[in-house]
Amino acid sequence: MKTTMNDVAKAAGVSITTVSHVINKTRNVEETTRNNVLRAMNELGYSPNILARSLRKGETNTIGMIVPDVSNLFFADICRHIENYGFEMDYSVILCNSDNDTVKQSSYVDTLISKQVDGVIFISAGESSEDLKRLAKRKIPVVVVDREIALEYADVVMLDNETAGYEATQHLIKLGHTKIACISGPSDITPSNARVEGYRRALNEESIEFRENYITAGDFQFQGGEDAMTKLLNLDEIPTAIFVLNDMMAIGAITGIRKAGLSVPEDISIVGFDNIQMTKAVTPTLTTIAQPIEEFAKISLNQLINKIKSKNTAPQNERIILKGKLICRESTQSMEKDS
Amino acid sequence: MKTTMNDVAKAAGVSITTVSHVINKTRNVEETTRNNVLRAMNELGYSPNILARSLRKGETNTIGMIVPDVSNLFFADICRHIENYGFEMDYSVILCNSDNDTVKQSSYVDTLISKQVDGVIFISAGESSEDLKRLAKRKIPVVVVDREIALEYADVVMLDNETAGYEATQHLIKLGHTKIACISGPSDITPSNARVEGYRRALNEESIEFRENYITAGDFQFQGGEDAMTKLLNLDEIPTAIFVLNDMMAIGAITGIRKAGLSVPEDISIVGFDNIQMTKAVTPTLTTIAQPIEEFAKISLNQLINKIKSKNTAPQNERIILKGKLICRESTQSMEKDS
DNA sequence: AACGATTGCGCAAACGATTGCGCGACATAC
DNA sequence: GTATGTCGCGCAATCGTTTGCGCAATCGTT
Repeated sequence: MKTTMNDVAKAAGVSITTVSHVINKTRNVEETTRNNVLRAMNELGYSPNILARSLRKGETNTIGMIVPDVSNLFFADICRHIENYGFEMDYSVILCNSDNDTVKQSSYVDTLISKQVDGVIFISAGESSEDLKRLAKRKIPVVVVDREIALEYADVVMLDNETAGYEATQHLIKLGHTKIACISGPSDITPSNARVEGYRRALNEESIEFRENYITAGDFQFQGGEDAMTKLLNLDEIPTAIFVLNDMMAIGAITGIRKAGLSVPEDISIVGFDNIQMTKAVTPTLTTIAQPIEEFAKISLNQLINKIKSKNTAPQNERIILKGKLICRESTQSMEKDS
Repeated sequence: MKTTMNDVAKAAGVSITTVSHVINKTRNVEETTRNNVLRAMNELGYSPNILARSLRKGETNTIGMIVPDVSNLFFADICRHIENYGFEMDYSVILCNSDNDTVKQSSYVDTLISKQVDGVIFISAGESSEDLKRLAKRKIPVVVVDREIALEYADVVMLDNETAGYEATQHLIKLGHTKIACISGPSDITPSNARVEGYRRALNEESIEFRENYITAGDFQFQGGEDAMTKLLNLDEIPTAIFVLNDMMAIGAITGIRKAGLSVPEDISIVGFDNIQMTKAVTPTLTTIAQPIEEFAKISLNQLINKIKSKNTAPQNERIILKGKLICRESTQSMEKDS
């Protein structure tokens, strides 16, 4: 059932060399010969064994994509665009969900190395650069997305989270809020910290007092947002506005607020982060910071492919910073309306 | 930088045969020899070239997963579980988004064939069995998920959509509704039609008249749900309950209802389908039919791996049917409460 | 008519693993 | 002391491609 170049060569009465050259257009072949070969290929239903080719050429046209969790919409979106753009550029992608488990992630890195991927798009779980080191040793190009990391081992593409956090908070301040809380994320993840820093800078600039108990950590999931909100609602002075570090938690927070008998944005304004599709679907629609996901994907993959193509030349690693964009919807409103 | 078995063999003072056998534990090797080999492997940072192995063994421990769109939560969830379970079983998965484009899908099938995947999990875009035929010719096992298809070429794992549609509708009927509409999906997709049939059977059994204009098609997206809803609201007799064929559209429908100044469930009850996470997050929380996604993934992959392992024995293809489960939440309520 | 260039193609060595076969060394049995 | 069995290991073919090298035929030039 498996037809090889040999079969084709025999059927066409030429050498496998010629068949190969016909397939790859890698040297001139007389028209009639070429037609013979093409016909033979069709008749036999030949399709090349890419394994063999890859083995010989030392490149697989395959990249690995390590993400914490595809069922998180933000990552799913990135995957989708990486996959799509990869398809255009003729790269397949091996999907690796780390499930935020560094052991699983490590094991995946081994697999990817063994499978000889040409490069890796890496949204790391955890902080260690151990995996990056292993990849670097094999000279496998890596682009790290959405995570801060020493440029020693890889390019980095990420959002200017600090500014984004600053702008989100500024927006609330401009609406007249002063009691502004923040639901943050796991502190071992870079974007989380930077956003919080932006939040603090905004408060600082407007001389609004930063209160330790106005900042409470979530887990980037719906339920975590609701739980964090509950804590905030138990404070003596309930905040009138909240900057939530991702949309999923923001929606959880809204649910929490409702359960407490309050409403958004009348009692509390909410700003989220990510601009996942759902933000347009919930009630009220969510004001949020949009991440340019398609650009993320495109730039990351471009960067990766460039590095792959320029094999030997050891290129300087780059850090590419993208800007977020505030999108105003119904979940935030001015304090004055209220009074 | 690349170390091969040859390097290891030299360093350990044995033949590559022995190295191979040490790695694969495929025949006895004296303890001291083995230790030498293992040490050499460590020192050199050897990791096997799976390409070469695959070429020789004729199996890649890689499967392809073709889905319409990972950024659709239902598919993302399936991917996640397939990936996860695949990891446990030592299979990598190549992610293929067809984007509902049969041309892209076809091209992906070629790639998968060329990459010599051991099997394919296939959630097809479109109806044609052309791609399945091509895979079958290469004797590549395929499991089709969530799509009806002749058993000729592949196993099928799917939900009993008819019964699920029936039960969703029944639920509405039991709540006292009689003006029950349905927002359906693209009619070329199997699950869509079966759900509608269930809907009709339920109406039929209770002798509720089926009205042609109570059924309107969406596209399984948020916006499509809202648009379909608008149409329904323009009818002379506005329905009091709606069975929507997926959650995303259901949420869109709710938005549409709200924009028209009505509310859910007071004016109109809504039942969705899929039980995506979001259903718990929206207001009101959504009554829906849950698909057993994890089971889907597990059973499909199991089925696929079984076929892969039992290579030559031509096994009968199977059709495996799973049951959906009605989950009652806030978006449906009894007619009586209203009166 | 002679000679270099060009064109069209094939030979055979890689790529890095797996694996059937066979060989020597040693143990056991008679 | 020979026959038989077992154990540990190496040789070399093989998987299906790509590609450097070289050969013969044809062409163009003088």
